[in-house]
Amino acid sequence: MSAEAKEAKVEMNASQPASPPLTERQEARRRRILHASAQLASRGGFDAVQMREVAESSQVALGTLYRYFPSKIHLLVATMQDQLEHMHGTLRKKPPTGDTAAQRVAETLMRAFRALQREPHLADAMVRALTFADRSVSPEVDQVSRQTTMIILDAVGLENPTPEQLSAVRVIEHTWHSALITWLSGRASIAQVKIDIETVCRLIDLTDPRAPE
Amino acid sequence: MSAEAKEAKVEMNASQPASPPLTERQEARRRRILHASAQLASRGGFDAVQMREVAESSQVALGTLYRYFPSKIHLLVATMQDQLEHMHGTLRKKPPTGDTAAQRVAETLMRAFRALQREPHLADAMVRALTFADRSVSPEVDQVSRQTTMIILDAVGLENPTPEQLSAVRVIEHTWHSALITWLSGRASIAQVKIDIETVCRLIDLTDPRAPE
DNA sequence: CGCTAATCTAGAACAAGTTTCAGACTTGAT
DNA sequence: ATCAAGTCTGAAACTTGTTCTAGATTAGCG
Repeated sequence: MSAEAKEAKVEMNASQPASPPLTERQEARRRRILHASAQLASRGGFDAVQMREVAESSQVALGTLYRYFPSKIHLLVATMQDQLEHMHGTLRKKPPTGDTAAQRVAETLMRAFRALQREPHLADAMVRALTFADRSVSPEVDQVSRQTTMIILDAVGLENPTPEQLSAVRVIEHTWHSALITWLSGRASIAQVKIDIETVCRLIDLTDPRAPE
Repeated sequence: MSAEAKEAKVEMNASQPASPPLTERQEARRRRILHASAQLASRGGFDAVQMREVAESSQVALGTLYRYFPSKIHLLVATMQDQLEHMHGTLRKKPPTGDTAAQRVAETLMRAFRALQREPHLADAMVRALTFADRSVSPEVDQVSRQTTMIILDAVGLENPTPEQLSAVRVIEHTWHSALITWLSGRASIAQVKIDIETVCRLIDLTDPRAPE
């Protein structure tokens, strides 16, 4: 037998709760799977992400795919986590420049929206999975939600948001998700989404003592 | 170019677009199907609405079920239309009593929310179908959206809403749907939903000249 | 009434998500 | 190096949404 790698464990993922640490090969498998998922999703959206195809594309047995992601929804939500992380990094590099919190949040969300427009099929797959997820995916969906909240709070630019402000952020998130859905299903135009985002963002100013109406 | 267009028998049903009129038996079948759908949904939510079971419960062949409703999503969205109509009627009877538009809208939505809490599984099935619907269901989903808009506008109490007000209503609707989803998937409490609704409803007052803060 | 087209029925067949299983391979510890 | 436990593979099976088919029923019409 060749000196087949003794796989050292790689442990350092701050975001996921302590799941059994993965070996390098496992980390690589996981990554291949997520990559295949995103690729298939980019082609044809939710329906194009077929578990057998994902397994084949990522060179993994179907059973293994299901060991890593217990359902198609789990897989797509994980894909979204992955993409979101990437986007958060991108957004951080160029903070929004608006004068009011509302402007900055709207600017940030519109930037994210434009990114999604470049891969509408991928957006479709991820967002549909997110809103279709049932209780069994709650932890993962919650993680996505927290990540989104952080992106918005970054744009607001506050260290210690008040409960009122957090409510406003929650509502902005609701609007963001739902507006995306109406756009993805062809019931609202890009312009309409923009208006909705700008409208809801006014809420954040209502709670900002520094920039009263 | 004869001026006599062939508009002999325009079906004047305001809600449904001109579909071929149904015979009594067909109307009865359609009703049985919707009833079975709602009943199964009430038991076990989205997953419990299985097309074979719906067909059997409503004494109709599977193929016929699919002739009436071309997919499970269509069926559930139609079920929602049905329930919404009922709810709109109920709400009309006792108009909300709040002083501001925001209070009235929040009151109305909370009343609807309490109705949904009585049949959480049914709510699950309908809302999941609604947000999962793809383009092929757009007309039906749009109809649900219009109906919801009318309910909210009723609560606002305006004849001729401004575009700004319509935007606020759209955002309220977004929040309503998304908040329902987070509640249904166990990620938000009833109290949290209430707060979110009340928060977003403040938007409607921003646009109401009569009741400035 | 009798005809034709549309509709309905029972049931098989197909598609994709999910589960299961036996056997091969890895890993971690001794 | 060796063994037990855990993991991965390939393939088949199962579930439920959806489609298809052949024959029976019904509706509308002359």
